[in-house]
Amino acid sequence: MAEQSMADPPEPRQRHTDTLKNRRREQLIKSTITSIAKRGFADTTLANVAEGVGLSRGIVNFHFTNKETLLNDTLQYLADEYRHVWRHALDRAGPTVAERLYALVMADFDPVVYNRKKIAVWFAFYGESKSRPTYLALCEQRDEQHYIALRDLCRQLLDESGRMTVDADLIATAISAIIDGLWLDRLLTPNKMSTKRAKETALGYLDTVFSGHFTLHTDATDTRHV
Amino acid sequence: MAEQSMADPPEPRQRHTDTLKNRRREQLIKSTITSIAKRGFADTTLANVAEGVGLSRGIVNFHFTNKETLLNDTLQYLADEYRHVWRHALDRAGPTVAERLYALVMADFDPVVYNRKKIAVWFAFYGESKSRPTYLALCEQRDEQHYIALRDLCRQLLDESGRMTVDADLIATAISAIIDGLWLDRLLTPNKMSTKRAKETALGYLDTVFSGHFTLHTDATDTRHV
Amino acid sequence: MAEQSMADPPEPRQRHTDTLKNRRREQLIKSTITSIAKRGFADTTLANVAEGVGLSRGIVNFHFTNKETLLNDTLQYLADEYRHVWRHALDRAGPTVAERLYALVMADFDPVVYNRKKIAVWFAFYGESKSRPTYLALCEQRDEQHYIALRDLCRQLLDESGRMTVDADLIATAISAIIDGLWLDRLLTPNKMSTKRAKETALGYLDTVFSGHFTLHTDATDTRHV
Amino acid sequence: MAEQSMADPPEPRQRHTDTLKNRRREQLIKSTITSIAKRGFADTTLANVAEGVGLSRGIVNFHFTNKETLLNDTLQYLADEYRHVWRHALDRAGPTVAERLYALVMADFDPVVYNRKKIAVWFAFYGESKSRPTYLALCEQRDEQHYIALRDLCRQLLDESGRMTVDADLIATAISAIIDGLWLDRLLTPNKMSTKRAKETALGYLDTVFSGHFTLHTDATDTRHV
DNA sequence: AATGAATGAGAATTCATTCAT
DNA sequence: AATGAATGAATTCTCATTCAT
Repeated sequence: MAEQSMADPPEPRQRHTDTLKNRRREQLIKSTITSIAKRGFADTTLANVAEGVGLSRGIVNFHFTNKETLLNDTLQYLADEYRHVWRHALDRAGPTVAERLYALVMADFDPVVYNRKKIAVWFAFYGESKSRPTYLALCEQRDEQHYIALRDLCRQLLDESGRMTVDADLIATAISAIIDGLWLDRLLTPNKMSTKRAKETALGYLDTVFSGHFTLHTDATDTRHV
Repeated sequence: MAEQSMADPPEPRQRHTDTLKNRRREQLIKSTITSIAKRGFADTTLANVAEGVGLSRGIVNFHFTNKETLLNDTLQYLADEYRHVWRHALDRAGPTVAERLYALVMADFDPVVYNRKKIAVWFAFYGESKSRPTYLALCEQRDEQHYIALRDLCRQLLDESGRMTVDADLIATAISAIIDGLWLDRLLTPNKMSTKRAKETALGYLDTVFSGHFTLHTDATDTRHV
Repeated sequence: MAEQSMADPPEPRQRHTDTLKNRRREQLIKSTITSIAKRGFADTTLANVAEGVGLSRGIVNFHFTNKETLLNDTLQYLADEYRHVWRHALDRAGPTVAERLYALVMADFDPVVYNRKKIAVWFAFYGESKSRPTYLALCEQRDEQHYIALRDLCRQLLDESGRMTVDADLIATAISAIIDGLWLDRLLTPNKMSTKRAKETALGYLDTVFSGHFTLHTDATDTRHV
Repeated sequence: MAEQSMADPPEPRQRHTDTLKNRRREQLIKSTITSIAKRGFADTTLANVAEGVGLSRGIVNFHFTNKETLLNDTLQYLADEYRHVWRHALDRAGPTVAERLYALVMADFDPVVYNRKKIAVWFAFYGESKSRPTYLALCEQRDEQHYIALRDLCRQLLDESGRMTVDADLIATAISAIIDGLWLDRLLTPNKMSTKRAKETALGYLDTVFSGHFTLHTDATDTRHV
């Protein structure tokens, strides 16, 4: 009774060669994500994970030596996936700074990452991160890279409009915080927070700061209730 | 060798009579908070909690029947404490709507609640909330009440300035999200986010929306590195 | 179906206070000895040990934290017991050096220590000692103390008879080696080596070296076939 | 990264034809010996053994069906090697009985067998022998054959010197025991027992019993610290 | 012959919970 | 109220063994 994921990530980074062994590893990681989302971090056992891919109990220790290793690799996988999504969004974005900023912020509401299952897992790792240095480092790093991209775009946009004196860091921090907060809303009150509403909230802020530039494009798909 | 908390909360609501039994319960809850912050949710055992108050192993089952009950009561305790802080802030706030809004937002950065230990525990519960309905309900409810207070003040402020058409919910949601996001920053990157900076970020948003009303009062104590 | 020991050792050293907890510890150590003798070192499980005292599976971890600790403590227990036997024998020995030497050597054939069960356990530890420094240290130390007592008596006896030039160390080493070898015989070929024969062999050597002093006293009890 | 032995034994008996398959078997047996010496009996796994010859995990089951079979064959290999050494020594010995006895006893200190690694493995098997009849039989038999050779030579030497009434069995038993005891010393206190000293101790006994016949020949190589 | 992925039984260990004192 | 010994279910981990390639 293999429980399996939803939106499969677009192969986060072209990792390793595509051996059978690596396929299994990925299967197990996905099963781990599914289990954490469903049962929580504390109640996720290796037996659950193995059952999720329809294999025997010992399988995880065979591919990951440790439970801890599996968990680390799972977080790494999520971080890779997340990075891939926003970088890809930037790659496809229009040429102007405003377009790029728009794309970057909207990427955080891409259904691949912005869905209750994935968000639940992220917050599960956040919840353990204070007591686990490895998690903390991975989470920190995920944020850091995204933040830099965000701040640089804000700075450019401010420069363009001649507002060099405004603190780009403050704005980027605020945007980042809003997004994180909206993710948390999706986790805690999924019924009250549609994807559309979340995007509007984030864009509402952008539009307030960079007046007139940002309103929601209407092609947005709403994946509420996931 | 009782490990014990920092800023003890101002007796969240005067509930129960102050029996010996209730003192013990509170000791145990505080020890639970300390343990979750230190060891994480998954590694917090009843033995840890008991050791934290210097009592014997079986003590928790005596006062809380269940581990689950202890955990629920701990979350309830945190929620009470949080509610107490912002309500108390409103009670002491000046008469104007702007003052009240300022006080409400600043309450979220009161050292009683805005410190890395407490935040870690909140996020530990968030992390488990998807799979545990009781936690979800408690977390939802905490947010709900705070959100309503926040939105009503926003609405009043908009009304005062004749901007009735603006969506108060959108603004309240954004403020709420920013605050949550700033809490997460405090958890993940405590060294990069001072209390002062966090307040500035939140107020920065308010000031953008309600222009000119909000700047940081200079009595702010900075408790960075907690 | 508690499997239990034979000749209970005469309380090796007046250890700790005689709490209930210490009684359990000793029970478990004895059960460990029994199990190693019966099943061998490699096949001795904590479940076996627990079953040996009629308690539940988790009991060993409760009293010894570790399997390794249990094993170390078991070896220590055996070493204490062994030391106690030969020291006690010396205490009761007659006043002459020859009498003392006789007593010391005969102590190694005291049924408390010289029986196939105990010997099997000693050799089980010897067998693991190369790869386990703790065992090695404990075994070495056991030998060392006994050896010194033995050599000093040999030296005194040589001095008494004016043979100062003879190498007492060589003789003591030989006696020690003979005894160890006889223990091994008891393990490997119990049917061919009665206690009486073993004693005769050891005394035969003593008598050859210190001519005329040593023949077997006839009160020896033979515990062959144990 | 094949861990491999030291003094390779002089092909114990010319058994089996020298097929590739038999080479593999011997490689695996040697790897087993190395592993037991290094990690102990209990911690020697088939994976270790396979790794020792640089082959894959499943290899042992291919050549030995069983772990038990591998272990039995390993003990048999050691026994063959041991027998080969002392028989070869007898073959090369001088014509007199004393010379032959000297050669037989000295064979037990031949570096091929008298080194800490091999001794550790012997004692590992001794340690398990009480609970494993196959090991017991093999160990017993090894001793038996050697013992008979030893006793016969003792008897002849006694006959030669007209001491027919002396118990040759007692003397042979004592010599055997001394040798075993000296092996144990080498295992437990390798730094205190040089090969030379061990030989002196054994010969010291022979010389005491068969006065004047036995002193150490000076060509002895000392392999202390092995 | 050899590989190495997969199995699954069994081991140690952890820990919430019970209960006699 | 509190203790702490004991329980036993659950979990991680190990490893001999199997088997398709």
